[in-house]
Amino acid sequence: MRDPLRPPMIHPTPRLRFAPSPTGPLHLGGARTAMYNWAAARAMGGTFLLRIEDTDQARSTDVSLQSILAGLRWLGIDWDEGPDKGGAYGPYFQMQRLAMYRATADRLLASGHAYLCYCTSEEIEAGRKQMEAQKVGFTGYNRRCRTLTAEQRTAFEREGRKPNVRYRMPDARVLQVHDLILGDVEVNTRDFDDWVMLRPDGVPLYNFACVVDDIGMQITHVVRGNEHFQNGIKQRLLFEALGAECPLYAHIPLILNKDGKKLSKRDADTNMLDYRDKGFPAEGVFNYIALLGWSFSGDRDVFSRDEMVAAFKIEGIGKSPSKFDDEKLRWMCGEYVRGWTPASLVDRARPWLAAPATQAQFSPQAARLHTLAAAGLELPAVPAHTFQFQAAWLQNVLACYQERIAILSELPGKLPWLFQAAPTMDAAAQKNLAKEPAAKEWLRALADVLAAGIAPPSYRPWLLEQDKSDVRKGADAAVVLPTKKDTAEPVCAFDTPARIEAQCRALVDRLGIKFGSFVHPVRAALTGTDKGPGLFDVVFLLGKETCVDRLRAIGNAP
RNA sequence: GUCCCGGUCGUCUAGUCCGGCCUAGGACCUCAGAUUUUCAUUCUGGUAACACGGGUUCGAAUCCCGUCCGGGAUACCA
Repeated sequence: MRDPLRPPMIHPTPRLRFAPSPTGPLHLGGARTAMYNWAAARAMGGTFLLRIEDTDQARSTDVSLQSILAGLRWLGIDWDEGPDKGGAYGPYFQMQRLAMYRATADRLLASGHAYLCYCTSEEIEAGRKQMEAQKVGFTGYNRRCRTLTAEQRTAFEREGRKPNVRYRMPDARVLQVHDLILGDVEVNTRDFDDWVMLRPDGVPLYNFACVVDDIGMQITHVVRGNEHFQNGIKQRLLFEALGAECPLYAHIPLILNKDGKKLSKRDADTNMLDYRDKGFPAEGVFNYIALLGWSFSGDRDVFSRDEMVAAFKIEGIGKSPSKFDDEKLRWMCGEYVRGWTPASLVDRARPWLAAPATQAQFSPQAARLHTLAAAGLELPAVPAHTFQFQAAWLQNVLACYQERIAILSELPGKLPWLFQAAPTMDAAAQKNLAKEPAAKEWLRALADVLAAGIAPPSYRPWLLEQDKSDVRKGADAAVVLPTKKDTAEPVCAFDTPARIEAQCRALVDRLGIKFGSFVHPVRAALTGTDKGPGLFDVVFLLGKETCVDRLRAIGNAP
């Protein structure tokens, strides 16, 4: 027996694979498995390939396959060989490799490692029931066909029975196996079944196809979910029977939900594309998933793909299952959103902002968004001309929300006050307006101050609904403002937030009131809520006419 | 039932292999404070864990045994 820690001589450079079965979309666990294989391959300068295990013909679909590939691409996990890329070790679909399985099964049959089994599923089930009744512990196939004579076989054949090919499990053999994550584990072959390798129709079962392909594709390291540990034992035996060196195995712990149960559809989005379509930053999701069972360092959680690759070691993956925590995922996403330039925020937010009619031109995700809208998500309503003619203004708007969102779909619900003729007043706003008896007087006073000042001209999308003659009306006057508070404001023909603040402070002094009590009703009148960007940013964004109108409308109301 | 694996703050984890630097570190959450025109951001500080019981040892989160709890496997799914 060779040293279990010595790198296999299967191939001069490491070759790792992600082998999904296209029976559903890419989910969290699969994404992580793919990621770890990918990272390990990249870290070792090896090859990462995709193999499609489509032998479950009843459940495999092309839709699922496409969804899996799209999910991987979205996460930035790329492969060197695979279904759409080809490669020297193809084909990469198991259903296209049937001849290899048949040939290998024949070899195993000839060498006595496998035998033909003519049992029907009813007979197998009856045998299992019987074993259970005997309470022997181990239950499984009763191995009736292990010792069939030639006469018995021909008799079955004459009955029209078609045989499965079964692996002949060695009797009570103790195996010491080494797992890169679990370490040394001892198992006994008597606890394993004589499992089916090949169906009568020539379609292989998982453990068999997996080994034939891992040999054929010269896989050196297998990183996969812990539910495959026992399969690994069966597979090692098969490698041995075929005289092939087996790869290094790493069985990673499962991801559980908050209750410690296996993650299911109800717990979180199991489809990676849902994260994409809801506006989770891919980098954030990638980063978070990487942390489920692996740590970059003792004191850092935020890292790039490249940094992960530079630091990744299979042996560094933890042994215990982790629970999925969507609060930390959200925080992680916020970290990335805040790190973007405002220009790139506009770019990324576009599909979530565009009015339904114009979404299609921005993103193929549009159709998906309508589904989300139907599911109750607030619909975005930024008209197309905003993107076209008010780019700088829009960028300023988004910059104001950059540190207030973590997921792009949170954006549209925060912006209506900028696009409606009059903001809808929420309860908090109404309260703030009613609190100070003199508030309406202040609003009128501020309206007069702004009317006399040179705040930027207002961009009023609601007016353009009626009059489309000049969509540039309400010019895109606003220069792009710096986002850092301590940076000097650029030269601007209009009043900047800083100058608006100075005017407000002067007014507050003149009125002889407290600044704080002044701000709240003003914010309410302007935005209809008690949350959002700084008040002077609000004025700057809304522009002179809109502010004056809104302040007077409420200031003069009875 | 049987076999295998796991068990450090509520959560993700560092430390475990090569026992002492661990009066157990970081992050999320939470709480308090600071900044501030709200919210958010940012900053400071706090609460909070070695599953339990036995060993071995001068000394154990780290090694050994047992218990308990959790998970996986036990398919003509993967």
